[in-house]
Amino acid sequence: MLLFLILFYCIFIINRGFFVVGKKVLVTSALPYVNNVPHLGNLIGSVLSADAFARFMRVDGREVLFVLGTDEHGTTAEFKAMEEKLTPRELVDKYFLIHKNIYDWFQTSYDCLGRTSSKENAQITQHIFKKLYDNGYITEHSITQLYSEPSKKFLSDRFVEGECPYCHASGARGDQCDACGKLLDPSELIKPISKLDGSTPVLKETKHLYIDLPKIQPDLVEWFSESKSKWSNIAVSVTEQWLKQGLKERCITRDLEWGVKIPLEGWENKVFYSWFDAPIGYIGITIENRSDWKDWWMSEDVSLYQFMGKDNVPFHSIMFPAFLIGTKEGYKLVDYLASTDYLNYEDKKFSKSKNIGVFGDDAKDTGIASDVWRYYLFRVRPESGDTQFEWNDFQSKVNNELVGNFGNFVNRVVAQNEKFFSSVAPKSNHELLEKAGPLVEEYKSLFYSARIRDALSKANEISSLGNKYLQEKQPWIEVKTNPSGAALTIANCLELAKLLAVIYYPFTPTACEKIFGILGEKESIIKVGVSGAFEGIEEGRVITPKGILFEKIEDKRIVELKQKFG
RNA sequence: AGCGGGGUAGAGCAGCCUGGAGUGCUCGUCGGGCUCAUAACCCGAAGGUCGGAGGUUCAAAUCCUCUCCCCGCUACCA
Repeated sequence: MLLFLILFYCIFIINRGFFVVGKKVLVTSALPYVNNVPHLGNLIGSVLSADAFARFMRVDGREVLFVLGTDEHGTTAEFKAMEEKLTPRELVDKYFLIHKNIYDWFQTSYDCLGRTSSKENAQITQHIFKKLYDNGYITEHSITQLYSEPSKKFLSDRFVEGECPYCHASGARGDQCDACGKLLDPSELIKPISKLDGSTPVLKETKHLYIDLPKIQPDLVEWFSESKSKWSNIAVSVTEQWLKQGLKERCITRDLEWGVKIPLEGWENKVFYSWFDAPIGYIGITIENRSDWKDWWMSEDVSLYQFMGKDNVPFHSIMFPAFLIGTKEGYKLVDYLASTDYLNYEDKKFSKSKNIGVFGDDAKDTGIASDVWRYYLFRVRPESGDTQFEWNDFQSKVNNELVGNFGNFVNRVVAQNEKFFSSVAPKSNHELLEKAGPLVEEYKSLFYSARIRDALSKANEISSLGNKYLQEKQPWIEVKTNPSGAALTIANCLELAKLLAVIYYPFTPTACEKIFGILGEKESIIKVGVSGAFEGIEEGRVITPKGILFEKIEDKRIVELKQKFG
């Protein structure tokens, strides 16, 4: 039977070649913008999704490189630094640490962690720009823009305030009026004032560099039509929309000091627009961490999976591929673009400015385990339409599914093995593993399509199988009349617990490692992997009970949390 | 305004692309079982004219047209 399983497994590897072409899997998470603390919606959309995916690929025997980092350039960072009376460098250093702590607390298993403000990223950004320039994909245009005489600087829209031309509220920003919500052009503002120095800015002509997307579009379209079959629906529809409208030249420079310098004479006072160097940051961060970066970014053996929220799609499906295609250097382009919709907070949008929702650092302070947060976030991952974070739902899913189904199954099996068989594993016949086999195949194929939420539901089904099996066999009764029959049941359940530890590993890694500890596994979960879990547990192995895996969330706690977070 | 996503049992969803008996999941409700386990687990029942109206078809939740609601986004906040 074991041979049969292995054969089945091999056939499956061949079949799923549709999704994975290369031997190596490169995974990126959208780089969160540093000057804010990420909220739960940001986390599940990119960082956590990429993490679960990377973990799954590792337990399924793939060689994985998971790239994560922070996006640190741009107007907002420079502006925020001014507000906090810091230099941009000091500001991003401060926030980088906040981000890193959050990712670490959520058990993000990144292989490379880096920053778009590194010297490596500046170099590769300049290199890619030069190639685009040499290949004729860069153009130059003049525009009129607000300029501050005293500071001798052009002002990007956030640096200007004035009276709204529509509702006449004061304090409207150059890009938008907060009072009436209208989008503005800075030149429309009545009585504009520079936020740098309080002077009245004047309109002045200046030059900017543009990337000639229309010229790259044919190559881009060709690539897109081959690749899109593997993308999430929302990613395809957003991209098609952009292509249908026809791409326009896009400005890639800004009048700022904080950013990557432009490697051309006469451009010393401008930097690249942060959306130029941000996606290139995936490569920059890899270079920052790995000397073998070309084996990942310039190799045909690699499959690239990119995770992000839906707002980020055009930058990954149009901009970044266009930059790379334009270099003609053969960089790896995205194979699977996995985007999510939004996670809302109790029917509202998460909002830092309005203080709505739970943020990365809050989760830690609740005292609820990282695994538990991860479980719920994956459980409501917005894979098809927006979803809600709700405290009542959080409690019910955690208590009923994570604790009641998975946690309780492992606990009751280990407890019975201790009580009836002195914590020594009896001999099994792999019956339960065989039953789980087809479900595990479904689980894997869901993961290969980046349907992480559905893969988790499938894992719950497998765990449920264990509880049903126990109920049917009733070893606690059989042990009195036919101990060897009960022993067989328990042995089979112990094997399922081992399998569960592997398949839940992408979601709740700490608990899964604990199960391996309880079961006395010598190797790591990754080393054993999904296929290894089907080898079962040999007779006579000593099992070591170590208490429950997850705590229930009490009603009282939920009431407190609801109150605390409004 | 334009674009996008939704409207499926009391609640939340999946199913729609590739039509085939309203099929399924989680919670809630009701009834039963079990007592190894974190009052857990297992079984069963009730409950829906699939937002509305037309159309295509032997057959529509699914495809097409129109219509009524909800929600997001609109590209120098990245």
